[in-house]
Amino acid sequence: MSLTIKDIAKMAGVSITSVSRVLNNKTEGISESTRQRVLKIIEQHNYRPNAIARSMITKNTKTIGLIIPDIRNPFFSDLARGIEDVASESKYSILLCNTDSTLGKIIDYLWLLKEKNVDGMIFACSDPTLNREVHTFVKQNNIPVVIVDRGLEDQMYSGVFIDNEKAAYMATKHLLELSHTRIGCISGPSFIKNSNERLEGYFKAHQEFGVPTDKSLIRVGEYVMEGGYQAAKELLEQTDVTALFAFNDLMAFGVYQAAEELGLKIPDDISVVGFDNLKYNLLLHPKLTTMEQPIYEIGEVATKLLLEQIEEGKSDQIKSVFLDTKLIVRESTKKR
Amino acid sequence: MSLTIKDIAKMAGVSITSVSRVLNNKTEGISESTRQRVLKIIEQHNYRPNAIARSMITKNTKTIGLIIPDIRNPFFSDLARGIEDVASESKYSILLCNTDSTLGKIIDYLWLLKEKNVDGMIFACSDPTLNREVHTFVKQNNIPVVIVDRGLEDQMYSGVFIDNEKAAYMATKHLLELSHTRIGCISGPSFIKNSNERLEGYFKAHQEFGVPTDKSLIRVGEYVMEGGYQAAKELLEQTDVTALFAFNDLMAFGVYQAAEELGLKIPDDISVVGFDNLKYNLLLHPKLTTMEQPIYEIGEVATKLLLEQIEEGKSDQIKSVFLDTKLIVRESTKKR
DNA sequence: TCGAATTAAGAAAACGTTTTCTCAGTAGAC
DNA sequence: GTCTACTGAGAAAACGTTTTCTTAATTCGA
Repeated sequence: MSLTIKDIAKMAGVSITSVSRVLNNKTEGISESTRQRVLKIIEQHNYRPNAIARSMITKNTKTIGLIIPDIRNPFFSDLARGIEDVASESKYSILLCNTDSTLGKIIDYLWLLKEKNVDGMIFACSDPTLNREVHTFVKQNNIPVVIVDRGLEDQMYSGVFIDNEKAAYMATKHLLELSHTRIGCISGPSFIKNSNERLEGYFKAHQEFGVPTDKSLIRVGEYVMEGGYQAAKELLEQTDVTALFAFNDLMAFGVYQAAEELGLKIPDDISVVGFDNLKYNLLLHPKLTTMEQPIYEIGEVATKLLLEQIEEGKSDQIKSVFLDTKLIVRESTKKR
Repeated sequence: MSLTIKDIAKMAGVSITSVSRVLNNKTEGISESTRQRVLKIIEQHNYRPNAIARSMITKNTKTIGLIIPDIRNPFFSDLARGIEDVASESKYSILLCNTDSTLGKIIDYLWLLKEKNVDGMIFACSDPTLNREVHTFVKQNNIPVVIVDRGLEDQMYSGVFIDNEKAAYMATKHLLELSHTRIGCISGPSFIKNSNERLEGYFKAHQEFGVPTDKSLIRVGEYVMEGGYQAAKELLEQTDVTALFAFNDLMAFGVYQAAEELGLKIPDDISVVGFDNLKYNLLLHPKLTTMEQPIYEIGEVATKLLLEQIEEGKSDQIKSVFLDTKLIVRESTKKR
């Protein structure tokens, strides 16, 4: 089996205490000469301490749990990479948890992460019935948590967000300025907070422009391609929309498919605005006008927040960071 | 702090041994009545054993390391999901390691995973200088490993693959059958084994059709969009290719961009074939003809293989599984 | 009814670290 | 020269489990 601290101690002719001291760069209780001797043996044998045993006593695992709906969603893989990059810089590793936004899976993972003693969690799932349950769990076990993208009870946790209302307002405004007055809206599920916030922005822009809104132009999709496709198909067939605002790019992709199927030309017959600015919408034709959000950076900032919380024990201080969004006007929108 | 087995023992009025026995469903040394009593206390207090302490003695962590270049690459996020799904079914969790195919990062992660005592690893990175180093590391620490997508010294490990040569042969044949004789080839880096295998298939098809190959039509890209874009631009500007075979879809995406930039129409001016059949190539126009490989399933099978190896100690038996590929003919290829 | 076999249960060791406590030796102060 | 303070080092406890070993109590066979 692997070498242990005991083996190293024996080889160096010192106690395991001394080896531990050099391992942890302690200066007290050890002379420079024995430190060097031990260091040499460690080096020679490529010894690395067993993280499990270490965790046993230090109570930290240098691991953080990442709870997301689905890593295949490019939004979350981008986010995950941002997270992993800053985590690994501080020698933390990340445990991947795909929940499909499912109550059962989320709870299961919460327990798992607790059993495995993760030092903290980044949470990007939400479910109405869940909020309470997750909340009590987290508070009860007081695990550091940072919320991302979709908040649960916001003021209770640190989190990294964008101003969803403002972003949606800007996107809608863009369409209104292009003289569209019948703007279909493809929202995400209503239990996801950002959906409602974006909806607010959508309304606000209409109000400001004195354009009446029409409930029948608002549909809810699943935040994936198929969701956008379904909603778009309905809207395009059953209503007189001249523009469509999808609350994420994935759904906007679905809009493109629906439009094509119905023989509608973008942007001539129908203008389309997305949300996220995923890398892969470069593939679209015509290029998608969309509201960019700094996904990777959200992951970075969230992780920094979490590590701060973990390492400085700041789990009581709640910090919300808001990052900027930016409307990227491309070819999918046009004056009516 | 959290409850420990000691607390439960005290509350139930039994020894920790007994609690441990019910925790692990041991039948010996415990009567049904005390089992029930203990079970009730456990239930009541929602006690879960500390996985770290458990690992300490059982020597397993129910964790597997996933080493990939970049989770943002849809190929790998799809793979990761397949892996996570079957892993979590068996109560294993996965530790995410993005290496960017970088020597330093791979080695660092290897050590990390060893320190953390993962039960096994799924490995999808390769690097020529690395093979030896990774190999000796893995063998030295005898950690169960399953290779995926890109082999290192193949016969040494279990792995899940496709028949790259055959797949590339089929793809090339498709183009040859459409009377293309000047077929550009955008390969992946030559240190990645599948690139060379696919190249073989490319050659073989030409040979079979009696069409001479031309080294100048073969370029190497990075297996990402930009790689495909660069290579395609060169090929389209400097040579007389009438068709392009990109060794993955991401590069094929780049080909589309290059073609557009040069004002070339697909498939009229240039036929394009990709590889992978990523979900997002539904966004492309015209739709991409590509060689499908069952990415998610590769992840599933790889994990099953790994778990088998872990749980049945079959790390000596080497098993290679080959999954099928399928040419999906869509709109990006056309008779010359 | 007695010894053997079986069962239920607990005590203690073990896992590989870090941390606390103790101690011997030496330097410094007077 | 003695006492105090400090330094380098090790012994042992601790972390929360599982596992091995031991023991007490019960059942069983004759």
